[in-house]
Amino acid sequence: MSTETRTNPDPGVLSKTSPDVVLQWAKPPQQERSQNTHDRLIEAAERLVGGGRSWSDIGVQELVKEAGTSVGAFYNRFRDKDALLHILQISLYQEGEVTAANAHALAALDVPLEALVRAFVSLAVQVYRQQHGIRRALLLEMFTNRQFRDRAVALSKLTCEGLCDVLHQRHPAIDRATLRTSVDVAHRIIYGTLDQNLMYEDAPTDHVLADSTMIEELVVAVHAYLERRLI
Amino acid sequence: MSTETRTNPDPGVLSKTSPDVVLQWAKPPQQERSQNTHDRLIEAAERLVGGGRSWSDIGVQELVKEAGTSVGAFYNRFRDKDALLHILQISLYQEGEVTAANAHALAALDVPLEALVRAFVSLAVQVYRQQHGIRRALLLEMFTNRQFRDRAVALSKLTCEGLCDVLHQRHPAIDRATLRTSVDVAHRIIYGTLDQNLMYEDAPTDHVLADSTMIEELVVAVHAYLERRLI
DNA sequence: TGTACATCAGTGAACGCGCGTTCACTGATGTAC
DNA sequence: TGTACATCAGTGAACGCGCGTTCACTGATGTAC
Repeated sequence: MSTETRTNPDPGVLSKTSPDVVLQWAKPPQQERSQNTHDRLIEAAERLVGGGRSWSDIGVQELVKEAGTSVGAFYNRFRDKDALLHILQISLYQEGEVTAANAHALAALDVPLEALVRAFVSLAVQVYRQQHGIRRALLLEMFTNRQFRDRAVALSKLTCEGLCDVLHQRHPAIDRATLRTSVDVAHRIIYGTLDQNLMYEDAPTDHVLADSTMIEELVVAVHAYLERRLI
Repeated sequence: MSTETRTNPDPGVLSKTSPDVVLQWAKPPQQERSQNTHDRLIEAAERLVGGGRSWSDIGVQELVKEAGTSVGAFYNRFRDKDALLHILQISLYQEGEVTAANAHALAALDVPLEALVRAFVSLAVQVYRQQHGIRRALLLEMFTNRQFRDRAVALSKLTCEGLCDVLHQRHPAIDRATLRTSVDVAHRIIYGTLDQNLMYEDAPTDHVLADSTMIEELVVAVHAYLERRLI
């Protein structure tokens, strides 16, 4: 419980098991003092990783210096270096679940498809812009670490199935499996493009213009695709 | 000259400077013997990296064992460990240039847009399937190494400008800059989706079905997008 | 045709550097009586 | 209210492992006369 970091959304599919899971990686702080170092370490990691650097580029020495603690304090709180990144992903994806749930609710409203796509895309772009560094670091980690990948896959599945539900209500005639494929492809188009951005940009650049055109083009593409696929 | 590996396409935009560039990374073999070890090392690297492992996962010891040589022999040929991967990318992208040129020629023919898109997409999917391991390793490297990224960007640019040329001939009315944006987005959709595949699959799986539906959906998406954008 | 010398190439044990992790020690907080 | 003890927490120098790289030595190939 007290292991959660700041945001404390309702546990969802991913976080249902998270208390136990998080226990694997961090010892629950029992004093205010240790809660502080825990938080400072998390925040320091977010700050460092926010600069567009990979997790392996950031040494434990540097991390604890940024956090204003010591190496021993780190290992007193976290099982090992990677544990902190795991916790970062879990916390980030818990927010993602909430977002997915909200999107689900919004999608149920009777708005035109294009508006729906636009809302979805611009939210994704905004989130990626905001969490550029951490998402980049996590994406990199997914290449080599199956656990990071599995969590990403789980969240994608959740999101896609939610969208599939909504579209199924709108178009009951369409076979659910083919609908699912279409949603999957739409999802991949959006996040594949955004992930590419994470790779090619070193650091977060404030290309507001690039963002808005990115949104516009993605909306057109995804909308055009879905219209073709929904009869 | 003799530093090239097997395929020896005409030097293009990327490879124009490559003789000098390659010299930075590998000492040109002067005897048949050393040419052999050079080739064996390259092939061993391709084999190991083909198994879906990252470059940093593969040790020099393991590499030379696979190649049937010694550590010293490796460093006698290559400047350092990364040099071999650089050479691998350069060689791969030289093939890519040729492919781009061919595509350019094909696109100039008077075929319907959809057929053009289909040819382009299925070629890309096929290439990614074939070169799964190496492309995965290179993609991973692009996160941390600017040189790898820059080469990828250069090839993308080349491809996009080629496509832009063709589309400009077909639709002279459309502003060249907006055309370029559209081509860019189409390109990103295709390769972003394919790159995602590289990440989520550990090893090349023979999902022929998945490949064909992937092609089909991408064709529909990109075609629908481009049709909207080409008035 | 043979000999001497130079250069190219291969070998693998040993080196050394970076970096995550440990551990002995000190200090702070909580608890029992 | 104070003392004694236990547990929690912090510190940072030292450890050790992995892995890329070097280097002294041996062997092969080429060249000059």
